[in-house]
Amino acid sequence: MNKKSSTPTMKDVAREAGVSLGTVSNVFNGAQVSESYKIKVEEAARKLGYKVNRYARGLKTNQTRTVAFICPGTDHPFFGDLANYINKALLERGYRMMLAITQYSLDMEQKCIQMVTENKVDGIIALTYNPDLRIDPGLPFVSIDRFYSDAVPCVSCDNYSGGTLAARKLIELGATKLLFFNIAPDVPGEPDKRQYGFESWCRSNGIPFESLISSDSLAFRPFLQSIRERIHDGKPDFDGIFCNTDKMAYVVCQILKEQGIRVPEEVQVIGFDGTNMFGDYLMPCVSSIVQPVQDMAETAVSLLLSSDKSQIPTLTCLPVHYRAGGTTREAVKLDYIYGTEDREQGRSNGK
Amino acid sequence: MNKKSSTPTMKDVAREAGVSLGTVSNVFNGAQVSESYKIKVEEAARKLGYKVNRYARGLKTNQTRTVAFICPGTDHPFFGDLANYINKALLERGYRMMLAITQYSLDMEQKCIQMVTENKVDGIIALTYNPDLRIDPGLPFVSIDRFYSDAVPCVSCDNYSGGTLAARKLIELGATKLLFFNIAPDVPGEPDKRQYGFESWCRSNGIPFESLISSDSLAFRPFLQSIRERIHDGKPDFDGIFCNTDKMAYVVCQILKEQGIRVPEEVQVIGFDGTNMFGDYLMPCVSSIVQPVQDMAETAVSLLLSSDKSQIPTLTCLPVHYRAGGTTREAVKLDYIYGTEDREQGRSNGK
DNA sequence: TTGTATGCGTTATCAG
DNA sequence: CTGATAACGCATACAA
Repeated sequence: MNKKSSTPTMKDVAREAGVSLGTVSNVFNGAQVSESYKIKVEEAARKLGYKVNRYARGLKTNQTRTVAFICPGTDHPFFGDLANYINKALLERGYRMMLAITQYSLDMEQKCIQMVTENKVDGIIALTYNPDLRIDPGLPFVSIDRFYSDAVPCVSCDNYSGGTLAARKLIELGATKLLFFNIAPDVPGEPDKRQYGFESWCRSNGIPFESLISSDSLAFRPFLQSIRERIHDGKPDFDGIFCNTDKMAYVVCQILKEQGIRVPEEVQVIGFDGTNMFGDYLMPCVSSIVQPVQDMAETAVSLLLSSDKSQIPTLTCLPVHYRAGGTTREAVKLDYIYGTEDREQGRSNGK
Repeated sequence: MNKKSSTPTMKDVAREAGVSLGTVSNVFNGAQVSESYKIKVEEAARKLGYKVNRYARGLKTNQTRTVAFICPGTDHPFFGDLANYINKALLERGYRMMLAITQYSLDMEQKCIQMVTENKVDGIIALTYNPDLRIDPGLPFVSIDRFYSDAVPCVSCDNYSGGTLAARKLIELGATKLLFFNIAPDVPGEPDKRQYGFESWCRSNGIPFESLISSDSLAFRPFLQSIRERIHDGKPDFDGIFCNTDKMAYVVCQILKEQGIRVPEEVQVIGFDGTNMFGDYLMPCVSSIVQPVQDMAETAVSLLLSSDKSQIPTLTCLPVHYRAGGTTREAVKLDYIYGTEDREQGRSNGK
């Protein structure tokens, strides 16, 4: 019957329904069509298994309802969460998501932008490290955690307050001499403010502290050495550590334990990110300053898709909060054991 | 100068270079074009900032070089890894990836398939739970961890051998009485074979064991109760547990510790997945049967893109291996502290 | 309200 | 090797 075995097109539907092409188009675009025709068309479409070809539609309308998310890698829980929530926010708005992973390569970041641009995405959300990124001014772009220019809205969490909060918490929980550990990328970014907030609070409150920043993203040895040097007769001369990330905090805890120092009894550790083990928000990984990942995702998507481009803030900082996770001196309730029903998102992890 | 402020098209390039449209097309498709013309065209393209419009190209060629990955959520480390490696494999082959997250909703799974089909992807890789999924026979489809039919190639790890291996390892490491814990989804899938392998090995080797399977994906209470019942005078009447997933294993370890039982001294625990904390393969989360995630991703992509559809296996099981992760009685070296250079993938986690 | 014609940016065919 | 022209599937302005 069909002239071709390929996927049916609007023309096929029109012929099948005995109406014209334009009428079929109107039906699928919600235009005014008499009820009888509408039904005929929908029936024909169903019978033929017709699906819109969004490529053809995009070519006409010049918008694809697709957004790209460019990030270093979904194997890191923070990025995995981000991808997850951005996808969710996009899907809710009827948008599709193209994922492009850069693996922390600055070249890849540029290549990915080129790639998704060729693909005519309606916008880009990116978490990048390349300070010289060429961004097409005509294509909506929202940056996460890195400020480029007033033309590129950046969304981040309130890193400065987070640093402040970490210092205050450690002191409230009984610490007296603090350390700040960070592995910093070569280029400056919003997360640097965690350190500023931390140090500023310590200074204005007369709290003794020291900071150690390493630039080698692969090695934790400098921190191991630093910790060793500060242990005298088996006792550390510090009792609180704020780490720039949860990963750092986690490793530091391992190091401390290996050195025979008890966490949190002797030394308390606070990280940054709010990492949930296995994506389950009831399972904290370490005590941490929690980034509002879902809010950040929602905000990034909203800003990107906002029709009113005139009133967009250049930098949006979303509030963080503190959460106990076993590396500070507080009880951590094992809620998940009991299968409590009061889950925030009502998510279930089948896996 | 330009008639429009919009993105330049091939026509613009042709006019700028003083050649015809067809010539420009040939240049960008690697066809034979005289060197002088080629240079002229490339210069013009660069000057105008021309980029191919893949939507238009796709409309003509009927292939988009885009593949969809449908999965429950990248917030779970296993899915995050999978998305990561599938993306990598795709990018290496010049393909783009569309990500669609279902959040474990069976309806969403079907909707996502519809969505990416409208988007004319060249194929779909999916990790789904809906047994009644309608799969378009004309669109290449590779399933992960779920067998649908001979028409849909499925890639998984060798779950059965993994179960066997877990049992054997526990015994080798000194355990004598084993437990198997699992939270199983309602529909059967490849991962069920972990249990079969485990039980089969125990039986043929005369090892006493018990299995507890729960179907409530939210609550771990049954396992808490089961553990409590098996503790007499503070001593457990078992000394090895194999859990169907690392998440399960992790929770079980928490429960055991809370009950005053030392892991791994009194009870050893092995999970399944090979979860790396923070995506760093040097940081195991628990002792585990490691799934070859990268291989699985590579294989799924290869099968999907394979031109010879006739010789595709209906089920591909990739080999697993065991890795110590601190919940069994072996030393776990903290390699990452020392910043060793011998990393398998040469990955670096800037974050 | 419904039908017809045109073009979106590209590729492919086929004469020059 | 080059250049004009016809699709690809859809949306839309315009005519009926």
